[in-house]
Amino acid sequence: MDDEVVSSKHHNLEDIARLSGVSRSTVSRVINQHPNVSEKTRQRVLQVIDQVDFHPNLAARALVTQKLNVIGILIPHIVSKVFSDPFFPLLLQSITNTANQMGYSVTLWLTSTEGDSDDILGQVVNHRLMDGLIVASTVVDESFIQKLDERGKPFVIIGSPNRLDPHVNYVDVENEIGGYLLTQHMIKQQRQRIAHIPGLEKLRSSRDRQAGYLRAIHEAGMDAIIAPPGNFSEEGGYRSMQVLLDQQVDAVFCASDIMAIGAMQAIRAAGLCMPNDIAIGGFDDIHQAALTNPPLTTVHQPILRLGEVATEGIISILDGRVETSFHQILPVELIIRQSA
Amino acid sequence: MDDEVVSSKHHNLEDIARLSGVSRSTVSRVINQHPNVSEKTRQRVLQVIDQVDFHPNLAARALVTQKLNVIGILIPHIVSKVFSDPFFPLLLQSITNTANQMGYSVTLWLTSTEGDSDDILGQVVNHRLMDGLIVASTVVDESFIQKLDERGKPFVIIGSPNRLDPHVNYVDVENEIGGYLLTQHMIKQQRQRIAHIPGLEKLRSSRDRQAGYLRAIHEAGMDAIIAPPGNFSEEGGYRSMQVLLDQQVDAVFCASDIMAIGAMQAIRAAGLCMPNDIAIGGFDDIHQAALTNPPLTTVHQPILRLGEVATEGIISILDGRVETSFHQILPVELIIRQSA
DNA sequence: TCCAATTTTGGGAGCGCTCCCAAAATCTAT
DNA sequence: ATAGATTTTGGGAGCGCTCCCAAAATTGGA
Repeated sequence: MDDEVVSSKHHNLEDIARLSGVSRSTVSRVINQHPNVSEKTRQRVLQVIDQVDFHPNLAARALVTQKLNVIGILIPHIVSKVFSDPFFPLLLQSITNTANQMGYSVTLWLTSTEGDSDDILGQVVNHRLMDGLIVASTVVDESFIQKLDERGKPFVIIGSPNRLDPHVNYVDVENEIGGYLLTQHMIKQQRQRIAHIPGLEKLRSSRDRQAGYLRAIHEAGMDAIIAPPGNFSEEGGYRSMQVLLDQQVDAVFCASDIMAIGAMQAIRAAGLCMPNDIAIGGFDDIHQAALTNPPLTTVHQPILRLGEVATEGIISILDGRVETSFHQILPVELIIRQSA
Repeated sequence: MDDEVVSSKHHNLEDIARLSGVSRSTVSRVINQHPNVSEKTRQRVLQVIDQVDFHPNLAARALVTQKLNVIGILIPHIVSKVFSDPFFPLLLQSITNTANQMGYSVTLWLTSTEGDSDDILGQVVNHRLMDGLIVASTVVDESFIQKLDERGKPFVIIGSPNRLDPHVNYVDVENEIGGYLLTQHMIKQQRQRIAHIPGLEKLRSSRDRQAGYLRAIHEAGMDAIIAPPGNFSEEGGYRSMQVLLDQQVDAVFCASDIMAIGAMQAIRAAGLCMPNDIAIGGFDDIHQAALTNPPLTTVHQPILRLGEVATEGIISILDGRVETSFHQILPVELIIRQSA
């Protein structure tokens, strides 16, 4: 061991021990804030730690404790335009910020094409440098969830799983209720031909929003008019709206704000007026929703809170503070602006 | 060690060795594809590995090799609306995909408020569970870069650093040239009062785009008209454009597409026509640029390629295949549509 | 068949940490 | 001053891997 002690080269506990005149066990006790260290010793060790800017080797610690304080976020492939809709960026930001605040770091896993999906999922399941996982969508194979379970790797799903399973932790919002509330609002406005633009059939949240729409429509004895899915994109919303224009609808509930924004452009391009000719509503309440012309009526979902709850949930499991599985459904809120 | 050998519980090299009738050194040689293993032995070991679905403990490996195959991405705080402009989402996607394809995982670091910026930067510098770092913006203190250097932690900056420094690796695009080309295009269209909406004074890329604008303007003997920065947001572009409307400009070069889209909305709200009354141009060539009404003339920057080059660069350094620092400037391309 | 050269394989040691057990030091009461 | 109780501290061992050196096995030529 060379004599250059105050340098940016990495040190270990033995180095700190030697410099502060104690053993590495005592240094470890100071770092981990164990009791039974005299104040005098503690201060001396902390001074040396600060002086050489020591940071423990987390790989070595992980080898002993089997814990890394790392969580993964998996955003599955089919939401391939994951960032054209602000939902995922906001979620990612919320999860990362919450995890960092709780002393955890975050590994990001995206799948970009359907072809390499299995590769990435395999990598994620078997990756040994993270303690647990947040799966940011329900669009994953059952087999993937099963493999996580078999591996004993804790996970939380954002979105409700398709089947009840006692091992699955999840956080969701009231998608069905949101769809119901927005559609009912349009019914109360005495709209006669109310349509729905769904997002993605594979996604549970999309199906639930559509179920809410259908419940309100059937209660009113009206006909359901469902467009092809808009794939949660602006262009998709635009195209699906074009299909609806031929059907003389006077209101449309879109499964996301971004599709609503696209739909609005199609309405405008057809020379029609909102909300006079066609009322339009969305879901999410992204920042842009208030800035559209007219400002968008929408269902507010607490995306940042979703991320916080999912992160706090997985970390509670990893820190051993939660033993049973947890499920949490966050409330939505109808935001009435001018588009409907 | 219990006798339950085919289970999802984690195994180690000794387990695999016992099951395949060799030593843990031989198992390690097979896993790492070392030469000097007989084919018969290799097949036998691989069969057991597959049968119990064994994956090595990467923390233990890291302890020996001092290598984790993890890179970090840092998106600094000031781009706090990091995902309202599609630049960062696309970059993130590109980096994550490239890294995964090269057998690396990606840790995400965002700073969300100016207050905790120092905390997060401290965490990032000292975090021992990643080999290197991609810094996705030049908006970081010199002291942070210096600390990375002192730590010997390899990094690549996306964007040109403010000062030349032999230790700094970076990737950028031709921002100045892009600003110049777009402004020159407007000059050639015989626009008389050409303005600029910058993004963020702190950002080198923003200043460079403005420098390009100024070079073209000065070459044409025209007056520069510079709006308050639009902070790379749609609303910011809207507001900055409102300021410019009073100054009877007939063309505006915005430092990003998203600000151009906001500016277009302000122009439309003022009852003016594009490109007749005001020509508008942006930078980035995001997907939406082609879909605006009229379609946006812009400077195309290869965002996905930026991410690829940065990722390949940092991994080359980490794999020891590159010893000198590298700098790469990617070309931009003027995309002439209908807005200018 | 024997021997030297080459190939294949095994196991000690250590990476840097935490935990546990025991030694050493300190404190308090008699 | 002494002894028992309590607090503080030290060091062995092991987590799971890789590397290196040496032992064992194999091969080929004389």
